Amino acid sequence: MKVSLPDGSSRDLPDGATAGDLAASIGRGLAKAAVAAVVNGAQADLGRSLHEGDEVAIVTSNTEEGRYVLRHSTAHVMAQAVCDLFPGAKYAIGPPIDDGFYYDFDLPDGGRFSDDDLGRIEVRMREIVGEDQPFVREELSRDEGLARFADQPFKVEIIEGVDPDEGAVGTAVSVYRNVGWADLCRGPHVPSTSRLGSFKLMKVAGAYWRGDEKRPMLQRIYGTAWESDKALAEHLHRLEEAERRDHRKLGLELDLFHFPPEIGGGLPVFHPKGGLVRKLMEDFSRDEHEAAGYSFVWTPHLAKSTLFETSGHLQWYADGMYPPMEMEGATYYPKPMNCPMHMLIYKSQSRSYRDLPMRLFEFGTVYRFERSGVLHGLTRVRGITQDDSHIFCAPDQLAGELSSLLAFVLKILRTFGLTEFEAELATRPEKFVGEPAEWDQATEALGDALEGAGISYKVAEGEGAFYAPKIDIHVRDAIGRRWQMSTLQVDFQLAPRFDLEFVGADNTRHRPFIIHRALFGSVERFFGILIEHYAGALPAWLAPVQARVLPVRADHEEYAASVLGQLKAAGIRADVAEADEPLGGRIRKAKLEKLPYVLVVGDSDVEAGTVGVNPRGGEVERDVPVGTFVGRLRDEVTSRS
RNA sequence: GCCGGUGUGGCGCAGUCCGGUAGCGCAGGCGACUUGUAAUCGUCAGGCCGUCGGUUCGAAUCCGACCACCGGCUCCA
Repeated sequence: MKVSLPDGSSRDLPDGATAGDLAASIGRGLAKAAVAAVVNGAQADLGRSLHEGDEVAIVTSNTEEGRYVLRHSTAHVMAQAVCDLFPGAKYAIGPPIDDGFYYDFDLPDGGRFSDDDLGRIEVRMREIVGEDQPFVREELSRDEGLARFADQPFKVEIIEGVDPDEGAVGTAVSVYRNVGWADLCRGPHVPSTSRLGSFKLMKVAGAYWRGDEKRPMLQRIYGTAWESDKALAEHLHRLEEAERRDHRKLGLELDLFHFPPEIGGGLPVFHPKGGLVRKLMEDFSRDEHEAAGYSFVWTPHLAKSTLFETSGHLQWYADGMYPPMEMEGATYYPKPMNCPMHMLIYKSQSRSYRDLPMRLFEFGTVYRFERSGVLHGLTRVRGITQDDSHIFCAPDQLAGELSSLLAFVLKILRTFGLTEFEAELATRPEKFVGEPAEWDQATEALGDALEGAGISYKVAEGEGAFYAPKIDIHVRDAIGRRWQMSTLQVDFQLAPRFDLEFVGADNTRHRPFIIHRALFGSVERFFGILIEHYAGALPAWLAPVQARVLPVRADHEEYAASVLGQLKAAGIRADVAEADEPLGGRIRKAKLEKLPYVLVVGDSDVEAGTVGVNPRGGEVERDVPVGTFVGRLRDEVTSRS
């Protein structure tokens, strides 16, 4: 028989050959790396028999698809090991995920896994791997499946729910069997447990069955699995790197901010250095907004309940709001968003088409009641300063506003060293407000803006908020992590709710379109992400201290002071570390503080009016004239490089 | 909010299982050293052991509640 390959070529195979045979016929390397196949567009085991005319692609272990197969199979082995070690354990689901896998269990008598158990389970897993147990696929009828898993309530529920992702399709279910253990599973799996091995169990956590907090809490074990020990080691190294960059740790070490328990969870205070960085970020943002035609506004932190009734927040967002305060017969709430207040500014006068587009901007601090378990450093807080803007425009201005807005957003993010973007265009969900024609216009305008900006994006059908389509911009940081950052939303709801209008050139009243947009998202969160992106080593324009002058001996201190004076006169943030401890120690401290420049001054410098420049991450350069250094650093700061 | 873990000077940790009035390193003060590119030496001071309550002759240690943090789940108009 003949089968065709992804490169368009075809290959002759004996009748009855499997996908694994095909891989072997192509080459030993491929056979070794193969973990599964895609036959006519559907994933299949390597043991699957092929037929005349099949289109076959071999899935190798060093691809995302291949790793998912490995991880899925490793999850099975883990569940098998748990069932061996914890008789009576009920197993729920165990899918592959980014970087690894997990499996959820219900242990007898409400048992819990301890960290020591992870080691025992891992040992048993390695035994199973060593036993080279084949993964055998079986197809059962629904009734056979129910009988087979009669003592596994979660599996019974999956079969009854006919969830194709979990191996139950229509009236048939598929099962993968190892020696003495079987799981309901769609597959595919590796041919045998011996193909696994580069894995590690990471942590145990609670997880609700079906992700539903009203259902039982199961015990989840997370693991990671890779195609080779090398890839596993690299992954573990990436985790260490992420830990090294953790903004919560760096925030303390660099004296930027902290979370006083006396204030409460999710409510940070910024220290002088952190406050300075924050000011630099905000000043930059303000300057850019001013240049881009925004008007600055300021709104209070509290408002009467009636405002949030008008805006709809009490109807839709009450769970995220802080509880009300009763004052002089009225009920006040801390604001969870700035938009209602901005609507009132628009509404304070009658507006003409000549006023549009009207772009209101503020750093507005809002308060959101985040459940205690979700707080996470600066990236998830309860007091959020949004760089918030609402743009009011005529319908025919929407497309132009969106595309210039998108360019503006990208320009600002790039300045912070974020250069990899991925956007999502979220379109109309099933439940929505407004007219389909408006949705189509706005969605098209958003799509055009994305096309114009030339960034890659995907369409998330039906993922929009009920009131508007939106663009979410994700960035990749220096170690490749993806963060959701800016959001651009077109809102159809607020203008009618607040009865906003403008008088058009035709002298009749029209509804404006409103674009909501946050660029940093939240200043606090952006700050945290930046710290991690730069691993605390902020570029010179953002560094709280840009340069430190170190006199070699005490008798150089007078000269050091004059250098400091010159730096300060040039607007450079600098200080001096006097010679009361050895130079090496002072350099070490400056390096730990991640200062961009250390300037050492000794005899030759006093004589020649120079400094020794020790840049962060670079080579020492001696005998640099002070003026030359100042010029270079000023250029670096001005260009924000 | 739920599951599991943690909470000891500014920071990082030991002591907790087997109750008997707290220890180390860094940082800080003081003194000496006067140093050319990642840790100079000595000395001093600093903690009612997250909070509140309970058991006990006696609690950092055992029990309970609460608070905060960490890892997840959930949520993310």
